[in-house]
Amino acid sequence: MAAAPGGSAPPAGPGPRLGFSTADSGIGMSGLNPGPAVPMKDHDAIKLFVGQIPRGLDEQDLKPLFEEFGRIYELTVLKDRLTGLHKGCAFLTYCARDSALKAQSALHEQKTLPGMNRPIQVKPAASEGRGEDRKLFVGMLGKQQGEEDVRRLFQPFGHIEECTVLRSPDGTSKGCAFVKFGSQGEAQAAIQSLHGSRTMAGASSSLVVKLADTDRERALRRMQQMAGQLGAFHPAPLPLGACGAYTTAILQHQAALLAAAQGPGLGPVAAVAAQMQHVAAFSLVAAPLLPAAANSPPGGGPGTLPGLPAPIGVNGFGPLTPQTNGQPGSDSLYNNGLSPYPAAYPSAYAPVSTTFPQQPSALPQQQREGPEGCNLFIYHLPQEFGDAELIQTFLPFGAVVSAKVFVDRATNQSKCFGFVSFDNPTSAQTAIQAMNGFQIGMKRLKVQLKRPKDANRPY
DNA sequence: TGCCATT
Repeated sequence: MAAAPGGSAPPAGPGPRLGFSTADSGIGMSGLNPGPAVPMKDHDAIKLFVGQIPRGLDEQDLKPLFEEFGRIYELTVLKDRLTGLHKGCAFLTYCARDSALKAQSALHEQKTLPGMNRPIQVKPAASEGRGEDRKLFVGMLGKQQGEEDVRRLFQPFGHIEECTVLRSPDGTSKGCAFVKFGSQGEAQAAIQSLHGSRTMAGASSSLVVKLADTDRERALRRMQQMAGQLGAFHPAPLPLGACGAYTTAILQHQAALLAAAQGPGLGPVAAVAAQMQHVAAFSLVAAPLLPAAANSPPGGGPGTLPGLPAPIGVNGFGPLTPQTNGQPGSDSLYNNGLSPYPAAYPSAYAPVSTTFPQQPSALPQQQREGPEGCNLFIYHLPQEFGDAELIQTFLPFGAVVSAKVFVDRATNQSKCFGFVSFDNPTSAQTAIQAMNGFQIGMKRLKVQLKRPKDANRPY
């Protein structure tokens, strides 16, 4: 309840509240909030920061000053979280963007409030500011669409500050663009109306419109990608045609992993694995995902981020043709901020990597040896196994400290053997039990403890 | 099968 000491405040009842809305009863510690009767702010509204406010003035006092420029949607004096002390500044949002612009030009540095020695500050709040939340990434454009075409597409949603189509060195469009709007609201409106709304001529999938990555997200996404490589089978770097034998190998692996994860009873895994192969064969898509979800490595292994969204797995195995993205409804399922699914938005990644050409995609994995009894030597790895696959294969048995497939320096070909180190001997033993002799394609893995140091350095 | 760390 707003204090109405003298009883002079207008009744807060359901009376008419138009025009000068001094009758707003929501004024208090929490600021001036829109009551149900207050219209929504425009989608392109701007949140203003107001600085150099005398500490004696609260929302009610400030309101008349700002109402002059339009209807206020929200006005909040900033207070210290702990002490509740007035911080001398406020956030102000008008219902209309135009009001904010007027207020800014009329007030910013234009007058000084009583008791202050610097002029009032009225400008877009930092949160509106540096652009990250009003800059959009636009994917799945037609290759022949230029800046002008993109502008035409987006201009109904507001003021476009910047529009760039990403191009290869030879000038051809990469089929994506960045569009920066004047406000967050405009950007959001564009996302809502355009994302997935149509398929451009020559594009393989429907239009992608999303917030461009912030630096932070970029980093986060990179981590997710790494985690993806560790946490789910994801033979991304392989030629996509190589599905046959390789997939079979993987499925067998998955079977083994499952078996191991289910029954640490050890012993011959083969029988179980064979059964699991059938399971796997019947559900090609689901199978690769199972282990990641089903097992939590005994040692609380590294890099097991929250279960990866299905589309990664699906796309990992599928051709690079449009998947379910862009279908109405699918985006609301998966496109909620933190779980972007890389393969589903192939083009969304292109600009990222062009911005950061030397993306350290190969994890700079330190080659660490675990304690004695924790290091495995693995032979007869499939030719196409890399470090990631090796990690993946052994992750279910414990925390993998390092995994290295040896590669012929000259040919860059795997030498078909490698090392895996766990952080404890039990995991290592479990892995040996489960994986030694395990058949992959024509080969059987040889998994045994690595020879101790002094054995291979007899000097 | 081809067998134990990498620079």
